[in-house]
Amino acid sequence: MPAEPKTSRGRASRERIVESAAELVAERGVHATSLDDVRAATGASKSQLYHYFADRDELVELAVGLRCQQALAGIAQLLGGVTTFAQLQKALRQMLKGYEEHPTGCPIGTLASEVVEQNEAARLHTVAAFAAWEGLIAQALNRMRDRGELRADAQPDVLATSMLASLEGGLLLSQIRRDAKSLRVALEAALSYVANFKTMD
Amino acid sequence: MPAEPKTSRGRASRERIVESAAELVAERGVHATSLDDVRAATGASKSQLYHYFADRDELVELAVGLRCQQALAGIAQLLGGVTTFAQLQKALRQMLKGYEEHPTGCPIGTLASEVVEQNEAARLHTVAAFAAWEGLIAQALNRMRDRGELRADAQPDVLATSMLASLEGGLLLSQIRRDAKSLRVALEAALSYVANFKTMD
DNA sequence: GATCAGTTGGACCGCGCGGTCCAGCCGATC
DNA sequence: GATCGGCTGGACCGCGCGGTCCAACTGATC
Repeated sequence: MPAEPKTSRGRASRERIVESAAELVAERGVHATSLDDVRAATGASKSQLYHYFADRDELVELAVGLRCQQALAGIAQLLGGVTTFAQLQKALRQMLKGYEEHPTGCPIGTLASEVVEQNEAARLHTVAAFAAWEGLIAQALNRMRDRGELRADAQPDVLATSMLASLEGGLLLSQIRRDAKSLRVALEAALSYVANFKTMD
Repeated sequence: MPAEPKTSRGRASRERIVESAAELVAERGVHATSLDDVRAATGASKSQLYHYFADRDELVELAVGLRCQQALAGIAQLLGGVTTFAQLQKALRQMLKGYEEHPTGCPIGTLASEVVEQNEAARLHTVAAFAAWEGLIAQALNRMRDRGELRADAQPDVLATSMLASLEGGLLLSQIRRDAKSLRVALEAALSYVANFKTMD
């Protein structure tokens, strides 16, 4: 029913629409973005929207997917090079700094809670994004363990889940309270919890 | 502009409407609850709604406020009697169990993220609810410290913030993933973090 | 330059929603 | 039982939204 573009012109149009939608959805939220908003932002016509997408839900799904991918790219850049505790600390500090500069909530978490009961396909994108995020944290912890900085009995997967939870909770509280303090405290606690598993030499 | 009811009949009507709205908002979300839904659930007429409330936002605000109050009552019951680490552990386990039985997200956090950018008055209710929740945790930790179970250098306020963040993050992840595991891990980590501050005797 | 799939513009539709209005009802007061 | 303020029923309005439809355009292919 949708329509895979057959020409490069078509592909460009479709892509432009999804990118614009992702941007709108990120800054105003899924619920507050109408098809007319997308139309206005892209200069596309109504028929284009329904030529390339089955319905609003499909466009939302793709926009959420793209946004998750973009957010994940940023996170990967922060965590990709982390091999030591000091680097982990630095990465978290940068996240905090990033939040203080653009105090919107978590780009993934915000979308996730908007679509969780409304759009199953979009929800799955956010689930995948969280899994990838958690994986990046776990990999960093694994590198720290391989390096001998973390005890052998530390469980990177479990630690990664708890770190992600602290982060998300901190972001949520800070967003609602409009005060970065909660996030700062949550991050410090998460870091300090990981520090429990450091080898002592 | 709104209208404070002048008779007991009026007060009953108004209260009935707010209670119904709170229930609907809790189970379907703010966005998914229309005035017609409230009308259908209460048997009230359109004019009653606008007789007692200035507009939809005001009704949402009151519904969110009531819902926060109800949720907080449950939380207070769980945390009110906590004076030892073992009791804290038990309280958190009960929260987990409660979630597993009704795996909707956090009643306060879910509403909060729905209204944060849309309804300032409602947002303030959720902020107050979170503050109260955090206070209840801090009080429990204080009792533990007074009892000598927690070190004197433990900071109940700060610990309470980090615990709340873990909890919220765990609830969010579990809700999105539809799997209580994230919440379980987050709660265990939070508890274990507090355990760091236990006195050793 | 005729053709044809793919693409685009934009008028149009129906509906659900928030919000308005007013006529009528209830019940306390004298 | 007349009066009168508060309360209630429900018709009505306008608008924004998701979604449909078809005519017109574009450009590659022969």
